[in-house]
Amino acid sequence: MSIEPEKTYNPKESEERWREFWEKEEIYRFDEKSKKPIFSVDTPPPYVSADHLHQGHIMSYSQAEFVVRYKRMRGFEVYYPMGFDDNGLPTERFVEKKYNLNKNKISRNDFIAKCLEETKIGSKTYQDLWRLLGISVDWTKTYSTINEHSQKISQVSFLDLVKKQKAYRAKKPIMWCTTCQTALAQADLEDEEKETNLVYIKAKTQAGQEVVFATTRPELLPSCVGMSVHPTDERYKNLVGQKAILPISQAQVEITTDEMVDPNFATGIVYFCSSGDRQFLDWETKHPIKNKIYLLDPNGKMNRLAGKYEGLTVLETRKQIIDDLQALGYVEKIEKITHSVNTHERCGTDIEFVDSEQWFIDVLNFKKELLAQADKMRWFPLFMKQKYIDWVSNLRWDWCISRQRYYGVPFPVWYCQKCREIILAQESDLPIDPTMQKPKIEQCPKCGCADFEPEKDVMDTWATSSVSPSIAAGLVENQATKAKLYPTTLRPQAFEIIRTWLFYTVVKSLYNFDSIPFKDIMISGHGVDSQGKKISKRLGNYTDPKEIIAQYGADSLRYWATGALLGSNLKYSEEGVRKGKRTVTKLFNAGNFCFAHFEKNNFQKIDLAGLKAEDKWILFNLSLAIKKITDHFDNYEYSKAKDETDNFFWHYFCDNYLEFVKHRLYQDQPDPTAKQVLYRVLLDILKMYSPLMPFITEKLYQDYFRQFEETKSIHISAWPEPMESLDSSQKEQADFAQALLVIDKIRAYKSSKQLSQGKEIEFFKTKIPLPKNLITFVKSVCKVKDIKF
RNA sequence: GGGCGUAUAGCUCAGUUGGUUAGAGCGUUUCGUUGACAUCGAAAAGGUCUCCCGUUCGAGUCGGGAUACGCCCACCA
Repeated sequence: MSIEPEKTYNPKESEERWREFWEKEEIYRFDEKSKKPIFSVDTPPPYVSADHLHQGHIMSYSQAEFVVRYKRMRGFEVYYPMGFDDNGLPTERFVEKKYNLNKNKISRNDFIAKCLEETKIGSKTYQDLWRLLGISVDWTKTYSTINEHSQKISQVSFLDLVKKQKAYRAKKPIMWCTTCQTALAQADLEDEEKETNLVYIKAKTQAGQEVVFATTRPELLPSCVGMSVHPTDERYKNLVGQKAILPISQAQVEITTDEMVDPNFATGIVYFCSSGDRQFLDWETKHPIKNKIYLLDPNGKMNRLAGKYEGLTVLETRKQIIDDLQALGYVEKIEKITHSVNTHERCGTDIEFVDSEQWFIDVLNFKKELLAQADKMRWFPLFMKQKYIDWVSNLRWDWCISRQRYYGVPFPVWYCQKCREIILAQESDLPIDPTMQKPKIEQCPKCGCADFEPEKDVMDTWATSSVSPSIAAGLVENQATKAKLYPTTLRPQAFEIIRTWLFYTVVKSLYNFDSIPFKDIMISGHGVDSQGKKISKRLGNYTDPKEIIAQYGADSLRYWATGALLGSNLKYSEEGVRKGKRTVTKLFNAGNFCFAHFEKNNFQKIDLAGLKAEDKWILFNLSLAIKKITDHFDNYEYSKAKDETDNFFWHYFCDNYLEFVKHRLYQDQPDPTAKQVLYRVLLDILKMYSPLMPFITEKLYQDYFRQFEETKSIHISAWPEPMESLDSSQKEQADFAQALLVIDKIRAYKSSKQLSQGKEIEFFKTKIPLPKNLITFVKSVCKVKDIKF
C-alpha cells in the first residue's frame, strides 16, 4: 500500500488543526449577497455572569448547532450570529456577590465599569468554549445586549411602544424586591416552600366581643385596613359591620364579608393590610379604603408609620412585634406552618408589594392576540406550546419593565419638573442616556418650563433580550438581506424561559412589527446529572467541559449531546461520551481501511453495470437511510438522525458491507466497482455525521476525498441525495435478505461450535433457499466450501 | 386545585400511521478475532410494555380511569 495511515487518532491535535482551518477559510461566514434561501437563527445570548460552564451548557448550545450545520449543507445561506446577554440584574447580582458590593455604596459609574469588566471576562469564557466545541457561528456577527447597537434597538422598540400606547407609566402596587431594591415582573418570581409562624392574635370589637384572627405577617399590623369573614360563616354573623380595635395601634377597622375568605382556615377571620400580598389587591377592589398605609421603604425597612418599629427590617419587626403582642397578652397561640411564598428568582428574597410609579407594557389587554400568535409558529416539540398558553392565560400583571438599578439600557426619557410631562428622546439621537444628555427641546410643550429630570431607572434585561431578532438582523449591512432576516427562521431555547424570553419576544414583535418573531421554535430540556438532578455549582455535580474535551475530544462530547430528544432532559454520562469516542475511532479506522485500498485513485463515479448484489443492497439501504436521516433533521430530531446514522454506519456498513467486499479487495485484481461503492457510501456517511461530529468527518474528508470533491470543506458540501437511478428491485432485495439470513445462520453455527468466523468449513446445511448468484457470495464471505440445501 | 410530561430488559432509553416472535446501547455470560478497528466481532440469558376498564379480528401503540414520579402555574390570612 502506498498510503501509510496514522495508527491512532489524536483528537486534540486534529481538532485544533481544523478549528484553525475553518477560521482561516471562513467556512461559516454569512454571505450577505448570497442568492441562496436564508436559514437564520435567533441564538440564545447566554448570561455572561455564568462563571461555571458545564455539560448542560454544552447540550443546550449544541442543539442549534447540529441543525445549523445540516441546513448549511442543504443549500441554505445560514445566518448564525452569537449574542451575549450581559445587561441587567443577573450581571449586577453576579458582580455584587463576587466583589461583595452594594449598589447603594458605590457610584453608578464605578458599578457599571465593574459590570462591563466582568462582562468582558464572561463572554471570553463562553467564546473560548464554543470555539473548542466547534460551534459554527459566524464570529463576525456578534453582539452584546449592553452595546450601543443593542441599546439603540431596545430604545427604538420602547419609544415605538410608547407612541402606540402599549407602554405606559403608572403609579400602582407592584412587586418589589427589598434586597435588589427594584420593581419586578411576574416572570421574575419563584415559589419557595418556607416554614413560618401562623400567629393567632386577639382583638376586640367596640362592643367588647373577642375577635381572633390568624396571620403569618404580624409585622404588617400597623397597616391593617380591614377584616373579613366568609358571608355564610354563621359563627361570625354578629361581627359583620362592627369595628375591631387592633392591638398596639388601637386603630379601628371594619369587619366585612368576602367570598375569598376560607372559613376552614385558622379562625376564618382574615385581616387585610395595605399591600400585604396579592390577595389584598383583589380585596381592595371590593372594599374601598380611604387611606392605605404603606409601611415599607424600598430597602425593606419600616418607615415612620410603623411607629416604634421604624428602621427595622421586615423580619426584625416580625420577631419584635410577636414578642410585644405576647407580652401584652394579645397572642392566643402560634402554629408552625409551611407555605409557599413568592420570592425573587435572583436572590430568593420574599416579594413585597409597594405602591410605586413604574413603566409597564400592556399585556393584559392583549391576551387574545398574544395567544393567537402561538398558532402562527411551529413548535418542536408541540407540547411545549402549552407552557406558553398556560403562562399567557394566567397573567395577572402588566409587564413592569423599569428597574431601579444601574447596569441596563436607560429609558430614553425625561420628565418635566413642573408638570411631569413625559419628554421622549428623538429616534435619531439613540442610543441615549438621559442622565448624561439633555433633551433636544428647550421647553416643556405642555407648561413651557425648562427644567427636565432624567429617568434614572433602567430597563429590565428582558426588555432588551426580547428584541434579539432585531438586534441580530441589525448586524447585517445589506438592507435587502436584512429584511429577509425578520422573522428569524429558528428560535432554539430551553423550556424554562418560555415565560420570559419567548413570551416577551412575541410581545415585542407583535406590538413593534405586528409579526411573529420567528417561524420555528425548538425547545430543549436540561443537561442533568446522572441522578437526573439539575446541574448546579452548589451541588458540585458538574464537570468542566474543557476537561472532557481534553480527555475525549469535542466530537465525543458533542456525540453525547446528540442524545437529547427535543424537550427532554438529558442525563450526563461519561459512558455516553465514551460511546462518542468509540464512534470517532471506528470512523477513523473504517476510513483508513478504505483509503488504503483506494491509494490515490479516484473512484468517484460508480459503474452501475458492474454492481454486484451486495453493492445494490448497501446502496439501496444507503438511500433509505438518507431519506430517514434527512427527515429527522428537517424535524429538528437530530437525536433520531444520529441513531439512524449509527445504525447504518455500524451495522450495515462496517459489520456487513466491509466484510462482504473484503474478498474483492484482496484478490489479485481488486474489483474497482467495490471501491466505487465504498467511496460513495463512506463519503455519504461522513457527510451525515458531519453536523454532529464536525472534526473527525472533516479530517477524513480532507485526507482523501477533498482531492476529487469540489468543496474545500465537508461542511459546505452538498447533503447526500438518495440514488433514485439505482434499479434495485424488490426481488433483488428479497434475495439478498435470504443471503443475509444464511450468513447469520453460518455465523451462529460457528459461534456455537466455538469456531472462529474466519475458519473455513467444509459445508453448511440450510433449509433457506438461496438464489444461485448469491451462493458464491455467501461462500466467499463466510469461508464455506459448500452449501447444501 | 389546574396544566404538561414520564412510566417498556439489571441500567439508560427507542418503538412513526394499531398487525407475526416488542428493539438498541451499556452491563452480565459464552466464544471468536493478530490484514481497518480489543475503541472489534458473533452469540446467549434477561420483558405479565405500571395497574384497571373499554374500542377492535388484533393494543406497548387508540379512548376512559387509577397509581407513582418529575416539571410548570394558581392558592397559601
